[in-house]
Parts: sequence; C-alpha cells; structure tokens
Amino acid sequence: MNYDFANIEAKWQKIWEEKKLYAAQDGGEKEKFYALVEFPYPSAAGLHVGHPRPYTAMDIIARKKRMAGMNVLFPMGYDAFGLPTENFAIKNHIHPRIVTENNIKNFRRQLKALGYSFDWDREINTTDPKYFKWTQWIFLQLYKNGLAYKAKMPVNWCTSCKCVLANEEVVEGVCERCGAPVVRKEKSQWMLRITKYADRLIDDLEGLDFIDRVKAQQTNWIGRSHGAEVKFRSTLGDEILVYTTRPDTLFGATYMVLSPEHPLVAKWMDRLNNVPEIKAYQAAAAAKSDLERTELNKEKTGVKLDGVMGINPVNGKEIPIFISDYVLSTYGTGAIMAVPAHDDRDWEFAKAFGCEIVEVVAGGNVQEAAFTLKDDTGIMVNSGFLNGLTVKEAIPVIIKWLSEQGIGEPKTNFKLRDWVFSRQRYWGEPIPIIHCPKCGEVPMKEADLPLLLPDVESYEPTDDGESPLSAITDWVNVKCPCCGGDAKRETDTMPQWAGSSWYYLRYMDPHNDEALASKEMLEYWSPVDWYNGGMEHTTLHLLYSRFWHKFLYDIGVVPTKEPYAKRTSHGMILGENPHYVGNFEKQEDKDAMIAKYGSDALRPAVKMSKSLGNVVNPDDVIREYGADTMRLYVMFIGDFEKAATWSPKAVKGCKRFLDRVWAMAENVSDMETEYSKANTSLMHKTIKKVTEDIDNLKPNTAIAALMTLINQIDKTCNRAELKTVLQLLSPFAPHICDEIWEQKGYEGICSVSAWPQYSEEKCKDSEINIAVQVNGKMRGTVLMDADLSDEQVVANVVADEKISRFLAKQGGSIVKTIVVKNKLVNLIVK
RNA sequence: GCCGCUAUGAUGGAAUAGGUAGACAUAGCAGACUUAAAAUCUGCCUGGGGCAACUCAGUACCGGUUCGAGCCCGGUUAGCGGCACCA
Repeated sequence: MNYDFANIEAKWQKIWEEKKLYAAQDGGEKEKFYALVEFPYPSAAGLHVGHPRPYTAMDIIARKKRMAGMNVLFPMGYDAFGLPTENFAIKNHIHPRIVTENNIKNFRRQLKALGYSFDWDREINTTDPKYFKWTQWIFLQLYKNGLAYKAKMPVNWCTSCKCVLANEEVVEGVCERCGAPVVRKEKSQWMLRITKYADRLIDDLEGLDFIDRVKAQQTNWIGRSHGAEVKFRSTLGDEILVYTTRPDTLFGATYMVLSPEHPLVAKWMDRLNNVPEIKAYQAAAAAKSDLERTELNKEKTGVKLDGVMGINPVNGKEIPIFISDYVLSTYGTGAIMAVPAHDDRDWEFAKAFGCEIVEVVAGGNVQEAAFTLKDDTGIMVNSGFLNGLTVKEAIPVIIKWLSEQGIGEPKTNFKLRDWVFSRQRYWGEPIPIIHCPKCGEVPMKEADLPLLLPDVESYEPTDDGESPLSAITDWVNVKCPCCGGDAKRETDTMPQWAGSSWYYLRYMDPHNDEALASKEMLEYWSPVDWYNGGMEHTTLHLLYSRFWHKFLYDIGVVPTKEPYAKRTSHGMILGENPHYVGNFEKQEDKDAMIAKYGSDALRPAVKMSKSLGNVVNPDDVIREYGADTMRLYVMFIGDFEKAATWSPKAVKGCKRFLDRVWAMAENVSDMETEYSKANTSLMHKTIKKVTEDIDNLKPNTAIAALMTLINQIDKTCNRAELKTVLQLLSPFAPHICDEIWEQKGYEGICSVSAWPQYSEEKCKDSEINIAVQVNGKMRGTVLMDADLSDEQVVANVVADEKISRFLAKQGGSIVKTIVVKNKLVNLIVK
C-alpha cells in the first residue's frame, strides 16, 4: 500500500542528473525564464528547514514553467565567505577552505536529496578564485570610477567579531550576527559610494514588480527628505549651515544646536567661557555606544556655548547655540536651527533648557506641546512676509526668498550612508589595492587578478583592529605596479555581501574566463524574472546588489537598469516554543515561566534554535517521510508570505495524500484517452486552479485543490485523468509522479511533459446550486440548469418548495429581485 | 514616534472583482476492519435552542455604505515586522 519513497527518490534523482533533464539552454526558440532563490551560506549545521520553503516554491514555479514550454534557468550556488566559517576554522584548527568545502558537500547532498530541478552545471561558489576574480574586478571598476574610496571616519566596531560593520549590519546598537555591542571607532576604511545612487534606488522601484513591503522598506531605509540648507551666522562671524525640512518655520527658530563633534566648536573653543563643561560633554558623547545613544533617548542633554550666539537670518535675532547629542554629526550638516514650537525634539529640549518657544503656525497650543502638522490646515503667524499663508504655500515662498538673498537653497538629504566595505578578517575577498609610499593607492592590474588569499597558520582577528593578513609579510610586501618600488598590499578583505552582490549574473555564464559573463548571455538571460528571498535581506543584499547592478549598467557591462524584475518573499518557519505558557496547567508554573522567559513565554511559536531544542533537520524528515512529502508539507504549511509553525503531526497528512495517490494509480487499468463525463468539469477546474495558484505563489491552495480532486475521483479515476493528476502534482512531488508515470507506461518523463491545458468552457457545470437570500439573509439553495435567464431563475426559486414555504410564512410580497448569474438570488420582500 | 502588515473554529489555514463563511489539512469524537494495536476506510466536528424539519447568533471591538460586508469606508483595541533624536 505505502510506496517505497526512498528507492524511488534516489532512482529519479540519479536519472535527472544523468540526463541533465533540467539544464538551461543558452538560447533557442523557447521563451526564457530566469527563476532565482537566494543561495545559502553553507554553515556547518547544514540545511535548516527554513531553506526548503523558498527553494521548493521556486522549484515548483521553475518546473511548471518548464512544463509550460519555457527555457528555464534555475541555478544554485554557495555564498561561502564569511565569519562563521572563519570562527569555526579558528576554533577547530581547520583551514576555512577545508571547512567551506566540507560544508558545501553537505549542502549539495541535502539540496539534491530534496529533488530540486537546479541546473547543477552552473553551480557557483563565491570563494572560488575563478569566481572572486570578478568580484575583485568589479571592485576595481568601482575604484576607477570614484565609487570606492578610503576614508577615516567613525565606524561601527563589533567588539566580539573584532571587525567593522556596515550600518545595515547594526541592529538596535548590536551586531546583527553575534549580538555583541557595537561601538564607534575612528578608523580608515574602504567605502562604496552607494549614496550617489540613492535617488535612482528609490525612483526605479516604481517600475518593478516587488512586493510592497520590500519597496516600502527600501524607500524608508534610503530615507529621502526634501528641505533647504540655510546659512546662519554666529556673532563670531562664522557661517553655520543648517539643514531643515521646515524652512517655513524659520521665524520660529529660537536657538541652534550643533552636534558635539561639529568642527565649529573646536574652532570657537578658545573664545568660549565654559570650556571644561563643553569638553566633558563631548567626551561623554564620544564614549557612548550606539546602544546607549538610542537607549537614553528620553532625556535631552546638552551644553550651551557661552560666548557665541547665532543670528537668525530672517529677523536678525541673536539666539543661543547649544551642543547636544540629539543632533547627529553624520546627517545633514550636523547642525540645526531649533524650532521648539513645531518639532517634538526641539520642544523637549527647549523645556529642559528654558529656551523661548515662538509659535509660527497657528492651530496648536505650543506651550503644551509641539504643533507638528505639515498639512495645509496650519496658517503662518509671527512670520513677517509669510503671515497668512498655509504651510504648503509658505515653503516655496521662503525657499525663493532664501535663494534670492543668497542665504539658502533647496536641498535633498538621505538617511542612507556610504557602505563601509572593508572587514578586518581573513576569510573574504582580498581588496586588490596596493599602497605605495610614492604613488599612493595603486589598483592592481586587471590581468593580475585574482588576488589569492595567502595560506596561513593563524587567522585570528587582532585586538588592534588590523586584519590578520597584515601579519603575513611575504604576502603584504609587493612591488608597486606603477613605479616598481617597495609597497604593501591592502590587508582588509571585502564583506560577505560582496560576492552575493552580482552572483545572479555569473549563473548566466558561469565558466567564462574572459568576463564576468559574456555580453550575449547577459543580453539573453537578463533580467532575473522572479527572485524570491528573505525580508531580512531587503536593506542589505537586495539593496547592495541593485546598487552594483546600476553601476555595472552605467559602465556598459549589463544591459538592464535593474537586476530583478520581480521580488517576492517567504515567511519564516518557526518551531514550537517549549517555554510557551499555554503548555502549563498550574498558574504558578505559568508565572514562573513568564518571570524566566519574559514575553517570549507568551508566544506559542518562536524562531528555531539549538538552545530551545526545537530545530527540525530536513534529513530526518526526508528519511522518515521522503522528499516529496517534505516538499508538499512546506508548501501546504500555510500562506507562503506569512510565518508558519512546523507541526510534526501535520507532515503526516501530506504523506497520507501521496499514499492515496499511489494507491489510486494502482487501480487504474483502463486505456481511456479522455476524461470521463462525470469528472470533466472537475478536471478542468482543477487544472485552472493549480495553474493560477502556482503563478500567484499560492502553493497551499493548489495542493488543497489537488487533495479535493483526489478525494472525489479516487474511485473512478481513468487513465486520462491519472495522467493529468500526475502532471499537476509533478512540480510539487516530482519523484512519485515520474515513477507512477513510468510504471503506467505514459510516454517520456512526467516532469518534462507538457503542462495540461484547460478550457473555460469545460470548467462550467451543467447544473448549479443557486444560493437564495431573502432580504439579504441566506435561506437555502436551489439546484437548476446553468445559464438560465434571470426570470427563469427567479421563477425556479419561487417555485422551490422550501423557499415558497418560507415566503408564505414571511408574508408580504416580492418588491425586488437581485440575480447574480449562476450564483445567487436575493429576494427583497416587504 | 514614523512606515508597512495582521486579526476567521481546538489548530494551520480557505473564501478571484462585495454574493452559500470555515475549502483542504491537523487534532478530537463515534463507527467498520482487526485477537489487539498501528495503518486504512466511513461519519461527525463554530456556538446556542430543538426529537426533527428548523431556528437564532457568529470572521478582534464600535459605527457607516450596500439588496447583500470576513472583504469597502471612519474610528478603536491587540499583535507582528522594519526604522528610530535623520532636523
């Protein structure tokens, strides 16, 4: 009865591989379709159950498109540089290259065991010199175009990884990867000028088929705001440039605030009267970690600069100047005009420091709270020539006035910062730059790429913030490619995000030695038609790769402005929470759990983790139920976009379903070539449903439709129907379908057979249950022929015994009827 | 605080464009088969009332639009995710 999934799956995986059944063709008549999933980081732990969810979903889409006659590119690879491998290597004294090789072997085995239709001939590995040669090449192009530069600046330093982090890698003041506190450190770092692309990274989202939350998050992260830069003066004669999004409130600026690091503070220092106080504040601000700065954001602190005043350019008023860490040195000009009446933060600060609050937009009570409305309900007051205008009208007027006076101009600012691109670690792409005492920074010659990592004994990170590579003198010391004199290599390496920023291009032409990919292949395969990946990469990998792609477009390497035409995202797979208080009967046990685990104890499902012991290993599931069941279950688990909880019990339901399909097939022995009359409309409806659901990324309801179909036809299924069932099920559970297909003697191989067609005409039923409402309430159904005229439908309904009885009881007469064709009748009775 | 999202049985979730709420599955209950268990098969499975035909209520809460609202509009509550002193 039960089918032998282990042998069947091994058999078909071997056949697919030997026949290269799913290899993409580099050209041809068929329409191309490039389906992409995020390649994994090959960790020592192996594949997590989270991986198969997106992989299976895209495999289903790839398989269905292939069956529908498209030339599908569905590749896989490994994003293998990175810290966990390096840390594992250090701990176990194994070279990271060996660790990586072993991990990849394990990942490949697991991916193959799931029966994915990847084109394995295109597999890539970011740590392969043949691959990272081109990562380095792209870096050189960025460098030559002024988009890679070295700068000394405060950077995020992870105290545990002993390495700098990009802004995108710092989450709530701690390291995204290890959770250790991040501190600010002044260091010279390689930077990539992603800010140059800020506008295009927002504007070009418009034409893309990305899910809205991805667009919203990227737009938010880039953080574009429109306003003006305005020149204030100080009583000491210096110009103080501020940025504001509310130039309309200029008359309400009653003090100014500089960031503690602002250069004017140092310049003024010897003319100020409270230097010790100022210096103490600066020192305290500098010592704060990001975490402290955000945690302590309730109370406003600051110091007034005693001995200097600002001058408001619109009214000539002298106003005090403070330093405070609520003004950031890294945003805008690092200095603000404070309008306490109309900005919450300024208001709080003004209350704390007793500054004047002047209302310039009517509508609130500015002594009670800041009035921050920006819409056109507010009317300007106390604002000279702006009085009487709405906020909306005032903004262009004041901006025009400022530019005419030469004291201000419109300005757009972004929250996005340039990308900190160097890491002080061993296991990454070496940066192909040489530092020469005579010539300065010299890029390596492209012909000399790849620049390999030296083989070393120790790759421990250093406490002083130098890369481990700096200790390898044979490697570090080189001749300058420019003057031939003694020079040194750059010893920092690239971040993990480098290799993944362009990997989708390499799949198009993975073995090319002359270029990252040939023009023809880039032209043929670009763009990626459908890219699915995690939301956690929205402001990291996804943004970075869009940036690199746009740059490559600008220098003529790639043919499209955007890398990915469509982006979707899957929900996480969670594990059952062993600490969930719902599991405890006694109140005191619950209370103890809540005291111990906090709000986590209130969640029935949480992220899987080793410490909770709720991790599910795909190998175990495959061993017990088979890959087809695993695939089916991760698709059936729930709405693809939402988080779902792994339920060991529910897996069984999917196995049962496959057993039923197997059993049903065993009983089919006729030689029918057409659907039976009784099953025709159901067959066509199911083809339609499965086809559309796959295209709309609704695998859960596609599977439900197949289950419904089997529930209905398993006693009567004929040979023609079985064929269609196998084809519809094949993308989800390819092994069992190919096996039954072969055993039943259908032609060819099921998983590359032609996708079944449906006709709208045949989806229709000849008889339909019409829903009947009286005054909008359901009162029953009446079975009748389809496509009757409205009059006939109403006549049938009124003639129905049950309905007529109800109407008689109800009294009154029918004053109106609403008929929805083949669906419903609503009788309005009064 | 800002941005985005969600709320449906015991549980995961269905419900194309406003038209039969709870498809499909899990768990549970009852029965068949079995020495027994597992597996399998059949039936029940939102709540209240009724022997029953039937009937009343029901998609977080309050209100609205509509012949008709889980779906649209206004408000509220709770939760999730992202950003967060960004001027």
